[in-house]
Amino acid sequence: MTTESARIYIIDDDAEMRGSLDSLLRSTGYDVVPFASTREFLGHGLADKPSCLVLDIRLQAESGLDFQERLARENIRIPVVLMTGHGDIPMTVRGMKAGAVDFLPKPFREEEMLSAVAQAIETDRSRRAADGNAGVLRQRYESLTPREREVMGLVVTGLMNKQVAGRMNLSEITVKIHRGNVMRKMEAQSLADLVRMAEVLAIRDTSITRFGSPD
Amino acid sequence: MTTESARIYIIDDDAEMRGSLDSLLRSTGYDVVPFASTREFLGHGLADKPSCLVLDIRLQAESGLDFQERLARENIRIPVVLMTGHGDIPMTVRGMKAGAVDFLPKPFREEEMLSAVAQAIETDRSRRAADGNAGVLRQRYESLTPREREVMGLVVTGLMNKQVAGRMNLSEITVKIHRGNVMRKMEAQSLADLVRMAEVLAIRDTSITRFGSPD
DNA sequence: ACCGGACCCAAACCAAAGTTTCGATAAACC
DNA sequence: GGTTTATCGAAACTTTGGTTTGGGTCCGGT
Repeated sequence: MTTESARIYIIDDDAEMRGSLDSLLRSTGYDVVPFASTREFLGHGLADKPSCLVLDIRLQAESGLDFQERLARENIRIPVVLMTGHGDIPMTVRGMKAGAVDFLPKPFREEEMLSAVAQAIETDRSRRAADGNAGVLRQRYESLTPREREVMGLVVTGLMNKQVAGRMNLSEITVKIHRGNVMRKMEAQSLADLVRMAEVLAIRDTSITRFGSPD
Repeated sequence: MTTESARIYIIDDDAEMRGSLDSLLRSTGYDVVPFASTREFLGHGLADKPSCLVLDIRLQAESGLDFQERLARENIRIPVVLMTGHGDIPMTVRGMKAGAVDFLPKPFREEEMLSAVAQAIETDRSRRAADGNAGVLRQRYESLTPREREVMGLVVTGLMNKQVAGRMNLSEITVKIHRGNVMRKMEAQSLADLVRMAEVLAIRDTSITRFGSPD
């Protein structure tokens, strides 16, 4: 149930290794896509389902560790299972610090790989769930006009309409209108809802959270 | 500034190693307390300031890795820097997965240890800051009466006073009084404040978040 | 028996939030 | 030129939120 329709990408320049990993994971029910290089992998594009990357460290063109860090820099957040035939402790530490789910020295037992991959998939599954929620919220937030966003930032900070009005040099009635639009567009059922949405979106007025009450 | 008054605990059964680590860290400005065994360490008690633990893996009585996991189980959250003379990759993975800040194979360069320790102290410093805030909130929350807590749970969920009243079989005016007490006791300046406090305290009415509107 | 605290409620307010209806200007777009 | 959209505001409400004042019961501790 956890395994069905989950995708595993493999990057290893050893064709034999690719083949055996492919058959192992495929027989377990995963959707497997093997590559011989990081370039091929990047050219392929990622599927929109729970995935993970089984990455060999020693590659011809680019070190697997370097590639892992590059993925992080480029905000490609796929769980990585590292493997290597000639690893040492500093490499392991580096890989784990960079967020690898596991680090398997070759040769490894099949169960070790399956366990690591299962955990990686589970990690990606929950990340996707969380990101999905945030994505909907971001989309709604983007539908707000600049003024509405400004009002939202001040409202979720706890300011009253009149304080927002004073800070933005508006009449209170205008603030109420913007505020109403925010509630409607964000589909918030209550102020408590809106505050929690703002927490997820990391929205807050910087001039207020840093100080107490500047004005 | 980061180093002053930070405490480093060392557990290593090799007296020579303890001595050299002690002098290295002490000369850097840390407050160092060395131990030869995990028992000694546990008997000593932890200081209430930014701290970390430099832990050798190969000990007579108890493995450092086991001890690290025991600390986690017993909820003793101190950042751990692991070191070992005879480490392998599986041990490294296990230590890093258990949350070690770093894993240093002996012999290591002084700068490596200092860098790992500095990062561990910084980790503990921010954890203490976050925990401190949560602690204050928990204390305030405990000062609430059962009814007040109940009202708070429903209010931060987004319910209006009259809805809270209906759900608790109270008059709206009573809800308002409880709600006012909650705001005062929790020292919340606004509803938005209270919602954020509830998020930190992980408070919410279970009968509401699970279903829509049971009644 | 007395006191304090938790709990409950009503009347009478006042302040804040929210809505609708009526405008109005200015910029962007076709 | 006409349309849309964002922006701003007034008047006239209704609904919530919040406080104060003044009651009341019940229970546990002294």
